[in-house]
This record gives sequence, C-alpha cells and structure tokens, in this order.
Amino acid sequence: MNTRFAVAVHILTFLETQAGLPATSELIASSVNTNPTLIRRLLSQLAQAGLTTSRMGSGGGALLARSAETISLLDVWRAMDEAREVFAMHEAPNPMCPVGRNIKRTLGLRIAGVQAAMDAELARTTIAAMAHDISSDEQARMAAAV
Amino acid sequence: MNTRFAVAVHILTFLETQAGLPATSELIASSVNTNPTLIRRLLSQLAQAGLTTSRMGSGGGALLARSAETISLLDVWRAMDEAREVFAMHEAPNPMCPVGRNIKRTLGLRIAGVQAAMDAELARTTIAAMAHDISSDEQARMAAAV
DNA sequence: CGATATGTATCCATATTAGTCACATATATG
DNA sequence: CATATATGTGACTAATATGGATACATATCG
Repeated sequence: MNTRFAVAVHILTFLETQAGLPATSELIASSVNTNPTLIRRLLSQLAQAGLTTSRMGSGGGALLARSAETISLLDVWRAMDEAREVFAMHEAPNPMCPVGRNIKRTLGLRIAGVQAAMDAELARTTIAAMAHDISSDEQARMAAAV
Repeated sequence: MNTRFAVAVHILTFLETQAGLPATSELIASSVNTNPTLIRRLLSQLAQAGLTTSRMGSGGGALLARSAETISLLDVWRAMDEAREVFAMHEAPNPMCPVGRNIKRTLGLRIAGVQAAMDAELARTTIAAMAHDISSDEQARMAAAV
C-alpha cells in the first residue's frame, strides 16, 4: 500500500493544532506512530511543495508555511505526487492492433475526467477544516466523558 | 506502479471489438503486449466480478458476460479492487494524541467524498464507449492515410 | 482420442514501501 | 565559543507488491 498521503495529512493537521509552535520530527512521529526519519522525509517533500518550513537546531522543528485555510488536500495530494501512481498505464500495447494503438489515448482522455473530479473534491477540504473537525470530535469526547 | 486497471479495460475493450468471437488469452496478450498467464489471471478476476465468461477447450476463449453498454469503468475499477489501494491509511496512529485518535475517522469521511466523486466519473464511461472511441480513431487514421 | 485452451500453483526478478542507523550541517543558548 | 538539539539526507534492511515465466491438471471441441 502507500500511506504517505494519509501521513502527510496527519502531519499538517498536527502542525495546525500546534498553533505556531515548531514541532520536532520526533513529536510528530509519536503522534503518527512511526519513526522520525520517515516524518523528516515527508516534511522535506512538503517543504519543497511550499506547504511547510523547518527550523534546524535547538527549539526548532516544522511549521506550516502558510495559513491552514489555504492548504487543501489537493495540495497535499500533489506534493506527494500520488496522481502519477493511481492511473498508471501499461507501457507498450501492440501498435499492430487497433485496440493496442489507441488504448492509451482513449483511456487517457477518460481518466483525465476522473482525475479532474478527484482534484475538485480534494480541493474542497482544507487542513483548517481537518483541524476543526478533530477539535469538534474532541469536544464531543469530553462531553461524553462527563 | 499498478497497471491492472488499464490492462483490464484494455481486455474488455478488446473483447467488445471481437463482436462475440471468443478471444484466447494468447491473442489478448499479444494486443496488450504481455504474457497469457497474466491475462488469464485478470480474466479470472473479471469473471468473478461477472464481467466476463470463458470457454475452455478448442475454439474457446473469453467473452463479455453482458453487453458492453452495461459495463462501466467503475465496474472494472471495483473488479480490480483498486479503491482499497488508493487512499490507504497508516495503521496505528497514537491514541494518546488528539490528532492521532481522530485522524482516521476525520480523514475517512473526507476521503469518502473523493471516492464518491471518482466513482461517479468512472461510471460515466462504458466499455461500449471505449470501443466506439477507438473505432472513431481508426476511421480518422484511415482518412488521414488516403 | 488428440488438439486446444483455461485455471491455478509455483517460482523468480524487480520495484516499492517503511523502518533503522549514521552523520554532516545548522541553530539556539548558556 | 562550546554544547545540546534538530534537520536533511544517504545507506542499508525487511517485507510486500508486481509482473513475467513454466508447468500441469482440467475441460471442451471435433
């Protein structure tokens, strides 16, 4: 499988709940339940996509590079380069066969529509919304615990 | 990567262009440009999903189990069980962390919306439409060759 | 019966994924 | 400045996924 998208969303949501405090890869790793190196690798990808920044050294850690309202799941999806994986085509269909020589183009056009629909839906959720949902869930938990 | 969805669509489209004539796994494999065993494995999955049937023995091969108008890319997508792969979650986020103990549910709800959008778009294309597109492409090719 | 073709088990090479260690580099702080 | 802290990245490993290949029991047609 490939859990990088889910972990990346987890990381960004976690950063939003930290409210501007830098989070170390070790702290994030304990929330995700994995190891800090993996987190740092994903943070590196997220930073390249302009979604996070990091401060090295004592008191350092990762921060959102911009407001959580402006970071959508689509941004995360693209930062992880997941779209390339989802609808992969077989490499070399037979050019001597009518189906073989047209399948890539024909299926490619249909898939483009699917990707557009996916993108539109992913764009509708922001990291801010994720953090908001989670804080609501937490309040419900508190109320239930009384 | 994972090209099974694309190959499965290729197989079904190929079967439709055969107009009711059984196609052997070897013939299909030559169009896809892979080996017959792989084709038979995918055909086995497609048959389990009710999309194809096969006749053993001499003169046998694979056939569409029902009209190409009634087989959508969503049917193929589901037959290949691709949805499970696309939005995989990390297994054990930390239950002691507010984000960790809510991320699965929260992200899961958002992802459900994305999957629904994908499904709706996949459902809009049938194998019949694929075969029609390809025959149009072929006619354009013929015209251009004059 | 013989030829043909599926269905499936087994094995292999390669790629992907996640986990782990190591270490150079950068930064804050005493 | 020295030290502690933390990132960024390379290297290695184990587990799993993927596609390709061989083999063969089973089924079907003529």
